[in-house]
Amino acid sequence: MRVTIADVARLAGVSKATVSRVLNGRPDVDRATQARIEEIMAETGYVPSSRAVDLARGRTRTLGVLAPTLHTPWMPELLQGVADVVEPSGYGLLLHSAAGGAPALERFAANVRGHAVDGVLAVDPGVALEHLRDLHRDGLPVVVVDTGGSPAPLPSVGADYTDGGRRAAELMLAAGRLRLAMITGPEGDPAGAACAEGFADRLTGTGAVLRASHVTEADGTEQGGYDAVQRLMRARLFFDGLFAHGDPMAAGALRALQEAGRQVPGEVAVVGFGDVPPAAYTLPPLTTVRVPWSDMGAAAARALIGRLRGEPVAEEPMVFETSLVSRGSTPPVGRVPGQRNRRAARTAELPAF
Amino acid sequence: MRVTIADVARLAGVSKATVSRVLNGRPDVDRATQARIEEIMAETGYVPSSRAVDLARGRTRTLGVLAPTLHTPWMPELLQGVADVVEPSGYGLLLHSAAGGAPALERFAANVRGHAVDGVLAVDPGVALEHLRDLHRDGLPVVVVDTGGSPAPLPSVGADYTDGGRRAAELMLAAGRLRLAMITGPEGDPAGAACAEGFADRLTGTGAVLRASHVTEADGTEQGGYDAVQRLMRARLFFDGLFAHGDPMAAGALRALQEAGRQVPGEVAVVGFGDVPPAAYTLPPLTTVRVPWSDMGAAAARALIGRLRGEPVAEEPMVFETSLVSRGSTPPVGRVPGQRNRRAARTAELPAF
DNA sequence: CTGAAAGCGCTTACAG
DNA sequence: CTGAAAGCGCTTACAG
Repeated sequence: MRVTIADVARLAGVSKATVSRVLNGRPDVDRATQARIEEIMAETGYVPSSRAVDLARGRTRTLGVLAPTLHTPWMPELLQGVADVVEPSGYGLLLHSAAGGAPALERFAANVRGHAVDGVLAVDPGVALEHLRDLHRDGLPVVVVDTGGSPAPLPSVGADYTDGGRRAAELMLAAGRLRLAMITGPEGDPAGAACAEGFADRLTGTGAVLRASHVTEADGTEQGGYDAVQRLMRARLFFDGLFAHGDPMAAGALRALQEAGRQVPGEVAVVGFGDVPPAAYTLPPLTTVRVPWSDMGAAAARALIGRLRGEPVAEEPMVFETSLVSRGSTPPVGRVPGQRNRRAARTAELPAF
Repeated sequence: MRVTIADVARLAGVSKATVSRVLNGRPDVDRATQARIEEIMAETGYVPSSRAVDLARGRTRTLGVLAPTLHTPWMPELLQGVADVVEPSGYGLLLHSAAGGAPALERFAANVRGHAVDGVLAVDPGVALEHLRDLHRDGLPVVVVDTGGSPAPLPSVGADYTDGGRRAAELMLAAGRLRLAMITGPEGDPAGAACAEGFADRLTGTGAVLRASHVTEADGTEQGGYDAVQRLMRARLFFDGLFAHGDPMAAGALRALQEAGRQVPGEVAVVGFGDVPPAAYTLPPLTTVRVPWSDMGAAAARALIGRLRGEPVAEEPMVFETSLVSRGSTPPVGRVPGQRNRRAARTAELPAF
């Protein structure tokens, strides 16, 4: 708190108001005066106190981000998308992890009510949703990013999970897989349900079948996916295509299949969901339904900032399209609608060795 | 900015000073007065303005976190560690990603100089290091988390990368591997160098050898690791143990080995570094040198907050120990110093199927 | 184009 | 135990 606007004003022989004017780039200042003031600011290394500016202006230029936990596989990508638009816009990013449970939410609420942030971007708010709706009703700009497919009663961005399931089904069909299995979950995840619905829907009327017996739920983890496949195999169920709602579960499924000596994708084609870190590291690399996490984060941030600037925000949720990323866990097939091909070319030209 | 301290004071028939006293839990307030004020605060839903408090107190209770990018594999874990100590301490977390290059750093600097934060926690500051040192010299509390092994001229926390390499070597020895190879990099990464040094050091005087020809550098990515192994194999070099400085590279190595039909861990034992997301998802799951990212983040945060409370901060870097996490990419061997066994038991009792 | 003054909403000695 | 006043460092009408 060294040099203040008062110091600069005194040194320049003007009033604080005039310094404030050049600080804020107002045009109604004499060229010479402005130059002199700027020079003094440079000489003294003056930097306005954001605390004081915030108080005087009644806003903070800071956005609160509420995230359930920071190590969900897709969180880094989403957060980077948010940061990429928030920071260049001159806003700060105040990060709150709700991982601490009720006390953490309490602190978040206190921060918000204390006007530490101008708006809130909430990722999968869960139990905090009700609270956010109240805040929104009371005038706080709020945008939620919904990775769970549960439509929020607030401006929100999400993805078309049903269509994601549909794309997975189309790939199975294109690969000629007729006896399908699916790992859903975690329990109560609406995105999982939407996804499963899309998958099943697209299958009806085709030659392929997805029996209820072949649908099993897991907890979203690698181990969960592993155990799920073990259950299917213990029950002596046959399947030549497996769709897992979540790449970690798909990774676990690959492990179980490999241990059982079942060839992927030869005997079983495996498709995951999310295109998050595990996907590119499995063996074979995982074909998956890509959700544009970073785009979603960026869109939410843009909507929030727009709202702060007084622009209207769409009331209906912004829904992003998913796409298919083809890697090694499904056989190479002709182009499937919405499919992206990654690394396919490069893999094809590998030396036999 | 609805109800202010003045409103509460008026309603309670006291001065703002008295309200401020109960707000800050000072003992020198009449019980009855305090009760009345608290009641009114509750009724009116009064919440102090953090902007005003910050200005009046001359601090923000906010910590700036400067991170190079948010999607480095270990960043989420580190950040969660930071958040887990910062938030319960009542501090906010202002996140800055330096991914935007110079302009991003410029905004960071402006925020800091504008006193938007009370202290800074910088992760691998790189080019910003010099600037941070200046700030630190000028009195700003700074702690750096160094994942690269480059000792910062500032209070810092890091890990013992040399010892990490040593642990990897010990595991190779315990597994009886005598012809070793290593993938280093990315270029110019001091941690990589430290790691390689520890690995080579531990090998000298044993029967095992790591020839210069068997050391190859890659860029840290999965594809980089894949390409590196291809290079080794094209050169017709034999090795029965491979250490990669970085789990993503190790994952790529596994892919290349598998394509070439080389059994892991039977013919080649593979050890990675970091224990970051790819590690648990590869096939076989990756044995790796664990770096305690979350502990490191937490320690840095604690040191910074301690510093803000006036506690002295150690000038020497806080160095964390690494440990070995045994998974499937190395053969089961007797206990190696510093080794943790994960999932080993569970894997062993899998049904043959 | 510029200044004096009030205001943003708290905290903190200083008196009593 | 409590209040009046000054202060934190800006911004913003209001005059001129």
